Amino acid sequence: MTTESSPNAMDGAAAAVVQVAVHTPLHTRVGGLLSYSHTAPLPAGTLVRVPLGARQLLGVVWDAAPALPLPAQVQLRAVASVLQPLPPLPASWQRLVAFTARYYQRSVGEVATMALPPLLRKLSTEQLQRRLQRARPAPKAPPDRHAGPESEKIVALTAEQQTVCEQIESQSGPFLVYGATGSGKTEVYLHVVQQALARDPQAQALVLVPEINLTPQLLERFQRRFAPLWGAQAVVSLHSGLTEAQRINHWLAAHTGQARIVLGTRMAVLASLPYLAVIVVDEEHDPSFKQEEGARYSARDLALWRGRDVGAKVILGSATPSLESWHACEQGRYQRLDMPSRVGAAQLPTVRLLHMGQQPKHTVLAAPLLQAIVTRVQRGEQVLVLLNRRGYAPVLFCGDCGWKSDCPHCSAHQVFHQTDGRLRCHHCSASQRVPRHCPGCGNPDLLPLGHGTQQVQAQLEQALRNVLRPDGQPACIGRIDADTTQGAGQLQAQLEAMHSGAVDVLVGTQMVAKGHDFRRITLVAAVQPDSALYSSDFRAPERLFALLMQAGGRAGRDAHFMARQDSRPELWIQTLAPQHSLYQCLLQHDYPAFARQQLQERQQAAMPPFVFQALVRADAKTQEQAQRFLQAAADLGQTYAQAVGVFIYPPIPLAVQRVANVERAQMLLECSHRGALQKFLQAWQPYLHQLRTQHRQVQRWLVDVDPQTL
DNA sequence: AGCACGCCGACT
DNA sequence: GTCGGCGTGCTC
Repeated sequence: MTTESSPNAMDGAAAAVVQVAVHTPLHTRVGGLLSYSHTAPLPAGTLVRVPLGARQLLGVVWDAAPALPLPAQVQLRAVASVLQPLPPLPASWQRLVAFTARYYQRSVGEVATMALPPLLRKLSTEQLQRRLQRARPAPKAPPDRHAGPESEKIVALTAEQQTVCEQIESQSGPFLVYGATGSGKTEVYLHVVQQALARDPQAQALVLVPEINLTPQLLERFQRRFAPLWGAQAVVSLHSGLTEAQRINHWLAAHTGQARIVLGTRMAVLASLPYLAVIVVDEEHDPSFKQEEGARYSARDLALWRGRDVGAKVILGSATPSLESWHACEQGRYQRLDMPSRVGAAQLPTVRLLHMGQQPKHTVLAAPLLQAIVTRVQRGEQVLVLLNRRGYAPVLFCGDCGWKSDCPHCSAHQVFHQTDGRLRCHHCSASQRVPRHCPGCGNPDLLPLGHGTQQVQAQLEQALRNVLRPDGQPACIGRIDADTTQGAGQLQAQLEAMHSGAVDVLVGTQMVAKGHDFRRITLVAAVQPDSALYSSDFRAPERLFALLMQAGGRAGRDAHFMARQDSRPELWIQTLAPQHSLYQCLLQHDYPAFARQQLQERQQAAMPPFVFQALVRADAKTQEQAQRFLQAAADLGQTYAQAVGVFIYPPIPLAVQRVANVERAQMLLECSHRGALQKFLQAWQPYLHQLRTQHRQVQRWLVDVDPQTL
């Protein structure tokens, strides 16, 4: 290291004590800010490297305030080096990190480090210097508004878009732009961002999207629109798909103000954006905005907090908003802006409910659906078939002795994968060859029960084997699921095959329902969506409705194609419960009716968004050990919980109780006040840590604030 | 979280 | 006899 500081605090004058946040867990004795000596005071937000035990860690100077008195037995050590060339992280970023840490029960250092590009931990001061140099403003290229075919055509706003933009301009928000797929929400985002950035030459915008690899078009669109105005550096992306080098470069561009627009996934909400003026959260209902590991934050919720904190406009957008956001609009906390029309001639799909009760037993794809698929393929149109189960069959079964392909390590079946002739557990990595005979009784005839994407693909291949496309080629059935997209770029390649028209029918899990515009799709079919109606997770219907709306939106995106084909987009749903209110609302494309009915149910049952929840989970060798820990935790907190109005439910096993030989239990906490729940969790946390020392059998435990799935 | 120290099993 | 398994404990 190249710095000026002395190797230890004893020689030389340690002129100042600085408080540093490093990546240590909250529950340890070093969970808080750590004190170090340095030759001079360092401003808050300065990045430093500090020794901790035997290693050296990246840290952020957290507070210039005088240090707290150290416990007598610890020896103050010196800051090892200062990442000098880097401007300190802004105070607003520190507030965001501090809030996130507090709200989600993690250490400040953990959240801070998580928000920084990983490469920052490894780079030397010189390497950093070089990268910063490169990130400096390229000599200002004269803005070229007519940069040829590359530049995004600036289309005039529709009257509806105009109105929405004016509202956003003149009001303070936060806003919920409620508009169907194809209603032109993106144009509103572009317009609002452009206005804000044109008004203030420093201003920055943050655009959050669920998964960037599913929406490369959006990034391209922002780049085409803004690169001619503010240079190619103006738009950067931040997501886990970037290389470490790209990630630090993009992060530095945002931190130094070079980047005017950051487009990214949930991690981007924690980026350093010193001049943040607008935040857009597209598809705000999407579950992937919730981090499900480590600090379990909701990027959407943090975006709202951050926007309020720095006075940036926050715009949420969705065709099927989360019930939390919908409710917030009804309470007047957010402002709802409706965009009911579809732009151009694009039309909403006709929804058809196919009653499977009237089909022969064990039908996978009903005859009318197959016929519809054949017709579409013969007309040169594409079909999307959705099924939320990969593999060939969810379980293999012996009719003689009742043996089932149970996973030896999990409370789940091993799924039959025909393509490689293996049984595979989707919860742990366990996999084995399909047995030739029943392991229970030797019966050679094992039956696949239920059906997955492989089976649907096989059935379609069989059913369409003599079907020709208009160009005389045989129909091609593709499949996209987690099994076919293992390698890097495989998803991209397969989507390309779909775009190019090589694939006529695409079978896939919900990963294909999002984002992509396949121009020739005129029919989308959901094979077996009913299970969400009876799930123990009260949010399952909400997610299903959003998924089906989004999937249906894949059909008929291209008005010219539709007009030429004289075809109508359709969404088919195979169901045993066609009368279910969810489907009835879907039939009318009536999200407001669905939301009204769901919110009514939630209110009656006192569920979110009318109450706030937190979940405590524990893992142990046995279910009893895990539950005993949770029960003891409940007992410890009971008095205070009652005092502040927090209700603690009894511990229960998770839906998938055992994974990789670990038993999992959870306990739900509920409170009608967010603040009271927070207060309780904060007071309770230290006791949980202490309790863990008496429950050594508990392998790990965690708190999930505002859990998304139960 | 890392990483060291420390005390028991199968290998050059 | 060592290499290495991961239990326990400490780090400003």
